[in-house]
Amino acid sequence: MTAPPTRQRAVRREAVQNRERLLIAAKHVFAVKGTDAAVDEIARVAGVGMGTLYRHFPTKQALIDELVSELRQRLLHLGRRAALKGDGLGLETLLVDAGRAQARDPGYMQFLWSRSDAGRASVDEFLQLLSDLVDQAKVAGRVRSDLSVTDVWMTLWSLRSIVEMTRTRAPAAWRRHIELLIAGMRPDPSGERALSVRPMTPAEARRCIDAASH
Amino acid sequence: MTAPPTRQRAVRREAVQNRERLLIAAKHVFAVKGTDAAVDEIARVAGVGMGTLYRHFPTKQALIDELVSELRQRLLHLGRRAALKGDGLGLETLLVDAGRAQARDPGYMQFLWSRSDAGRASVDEFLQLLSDLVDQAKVAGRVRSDLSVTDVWMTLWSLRSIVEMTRTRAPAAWRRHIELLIAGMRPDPSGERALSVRPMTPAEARRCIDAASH
Amino acid sequence: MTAPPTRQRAVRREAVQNRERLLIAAKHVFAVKGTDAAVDEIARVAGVGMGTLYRHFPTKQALIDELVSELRQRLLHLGRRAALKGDGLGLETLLVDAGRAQARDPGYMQFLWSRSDAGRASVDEFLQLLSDLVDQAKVAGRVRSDLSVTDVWMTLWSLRSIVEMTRTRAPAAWRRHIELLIAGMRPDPSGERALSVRPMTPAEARRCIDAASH
Amino acid sequence: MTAPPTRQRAVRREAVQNRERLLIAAKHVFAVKGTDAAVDEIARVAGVGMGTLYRHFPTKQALIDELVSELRQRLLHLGRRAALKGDGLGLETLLVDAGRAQARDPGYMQFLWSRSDAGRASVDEFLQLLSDLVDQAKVAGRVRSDLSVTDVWMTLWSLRSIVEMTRTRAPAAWRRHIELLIAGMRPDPSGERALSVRPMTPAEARRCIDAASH
DNA sequence: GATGAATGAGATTTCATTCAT
DNA sequence: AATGAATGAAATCTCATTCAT
Repeated sequence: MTAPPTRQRAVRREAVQNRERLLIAAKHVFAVKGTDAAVDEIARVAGVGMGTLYRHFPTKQALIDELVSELRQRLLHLGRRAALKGDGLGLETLLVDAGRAQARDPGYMQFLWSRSDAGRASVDEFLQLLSDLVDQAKVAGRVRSDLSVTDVWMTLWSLRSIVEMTRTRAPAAWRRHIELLIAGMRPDPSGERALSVRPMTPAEARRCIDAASH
Repeated sequence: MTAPPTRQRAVRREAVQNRERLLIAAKHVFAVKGTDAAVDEIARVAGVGMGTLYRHFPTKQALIDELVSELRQRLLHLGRRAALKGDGLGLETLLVDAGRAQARDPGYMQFLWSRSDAGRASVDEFLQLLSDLVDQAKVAGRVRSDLSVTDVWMTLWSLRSIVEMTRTRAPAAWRRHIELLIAGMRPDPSGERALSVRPMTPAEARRCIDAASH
Repeated sequence: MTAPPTRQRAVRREAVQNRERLLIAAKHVFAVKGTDAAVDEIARVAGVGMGTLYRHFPTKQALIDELVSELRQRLLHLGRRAALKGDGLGLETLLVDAGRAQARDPGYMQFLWSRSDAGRASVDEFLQLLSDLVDQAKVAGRVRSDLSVTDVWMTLWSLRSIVEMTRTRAPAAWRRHIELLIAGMRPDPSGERALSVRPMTPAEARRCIDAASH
Repeated sequence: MTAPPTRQRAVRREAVQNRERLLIAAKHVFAVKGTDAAVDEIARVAGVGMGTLYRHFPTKQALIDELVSELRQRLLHLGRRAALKGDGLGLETLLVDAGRAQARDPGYMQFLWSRSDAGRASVDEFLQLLSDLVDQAKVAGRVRSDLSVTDVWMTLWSLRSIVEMTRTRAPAAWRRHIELLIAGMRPDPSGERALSVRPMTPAEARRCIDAASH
């Protein structure tokens, strides 16, 4: 009675492989052409037929959503890890980690924070993590007291266009940009250079995400 | 021989008006739907037929290029003005001005620095202007000595995704982001926090622009 | 100042022609292959491109709806004309007329009474017309007293499959079927052969239409 | 040498079960969605894989043909039984029985009389049976002398659209329609209301069936 | 110069059928 | 004999661009 399960598993393994291949192919194609790329190119790169693509992902958007979801989970994972350390350095670590994560798979970032049903909870958790990290960094004296969690989030948003511009010819450039931003977040000893524009409220940030989700 | 010229002049005036209307319509439509918007909609909003649109702009891209070119000229103008003052404040003024300029007409920023034949000279002049402004600011002690002209340029690139995310729900948020970046550009009195990642070279920046132009 | 209107009218006339051609082509293609026929065949038969088809009818269903609407209007017209005469013969005239109308353009009858927003009012008016015609016929002694308006409606429904089966090889057969039905509607002098099954209520008939509209 | 046969028999029994399950599932699915329903759904409802479906029925049409064949056999059986009684009531009994049979499994009626190789003989036998029944009814004085066998056959065709329209909301309505038709078939004592349209010839009816078989 | 209908290649998506396991 | 993932041709629909009037 072992044969049937084995058979099933064998079939399923190939299917899982195809799913993986499709996701990898989509990443590559999107990285080069953005999400405007035609789906049959993705199928061709993955080495499968159109029907296989649509068996695994019922619409093009579902395929994008899966990639986005993976990236979001990775960011959440990085955020959780950074928050756990609690040494005040987590914020800076996360910014660099998030930059690296976004730089690795460019092309579909515009959907990263789209607030789908699944995304809503992620957004809320991520906002909370960022909030904790900012607080920790303030306690550790590593960032200015008027730094807002939404400033950090905007920083993450800003990486998208940086990465899109620099990924092929200056793939490490985003690190420099983040360094500059971290420098801007540092406490200002003289106190004479307080930020004069109020930060977004978290509610506004959520609304921005909702609005950008079409 | 007076009537025909009059008529011609009238025709020409109307044609110029149509061209203006098309550009304005395109700005509005792109702001709402991005450059994926259909050209029919632009013609409809402009109140002209498709043929008129294609008389003035031989392809959709040509229409976008014209908008982009106007924005580039405005940025160059702002840059020149800032550089002329020579008081070391020009860099900061330009960053805010450029932010405002990009925020006013979002939707087609991804083509802003695409290096068309016309764009090539603009890019070079703009790089030179930024270089001057950075030098002036350094002399005035307003920015750190290791600030590179490409850091400033990346800052301008980063505004695109900021503006796209925030324009409807937090339309002033980009100012806050720029403030943070300017803070990061300030001289570091203690000197202990030098930037550890090397900046892009101007040549690399140019190559990024070329690569992003498809 | 006459040229521009003429030009516009000329363009519009061709567009109207194309619309007509598309409707005619659709009728022919649907008559042969039913509504499963591919739209590009319709476009090809009409001698226009796909885009033209979709300029006139935004979806395939819209094209079908237009055909259906025309047929419905024709039936309403026939019904009104029959009801106006008021001589008790209108019911029989209408049945034959409706048969002819359905037989002329077979292939999309299954959508004839689908209760779209537009169809709802037509259904109600048609039910009313049939009701009047049945009453007139009863007064004239031409139909049995237990004949219901829904019996007549079912008769119209039944024509669909008759027509689909016979249209190519026995195109007049539906007339025979209607004659038989009309004979069944005649008063039964002996009175011994009353119909034993109750008729549908008009409300049930409406619900049938709604249910068949998907 | 007992085990292998046992296993084979078991396998065969299971195979027969699967075949039955598929036919039942197909009936249900077709009843709801018509023959446009996807085969995947039939397999899923039957609880078997696609391969099993295609082992039993080499094409979707073969599956439909099998259902159609079963229904045809049932109709033939009903016809033979009605003809055997020879009491002149068989025609009316058959019409009601046939109505019930069609109403029970709607959705694939349009293929009922398609003249496949297998269908050809059935059609001929059924025409003969109907002919006998009509003759018996005439002898018994229950139907008019000018009633043709093809009139009866058209009546059976007409049930298809009646059933499709009424099956969910007025499932007994077809009986009323048949009653009306039977009333129309009754002898006309006054003789003044002879049918004026000639009936189809049996040969024409056969040709209709052939033409409708695509 | 202006018009807007026409074009048709190309995009996404579906589904009957095949076949490796 | 059974499974269900894979296939790819075909369907509907879009839109940048052309061109007759």
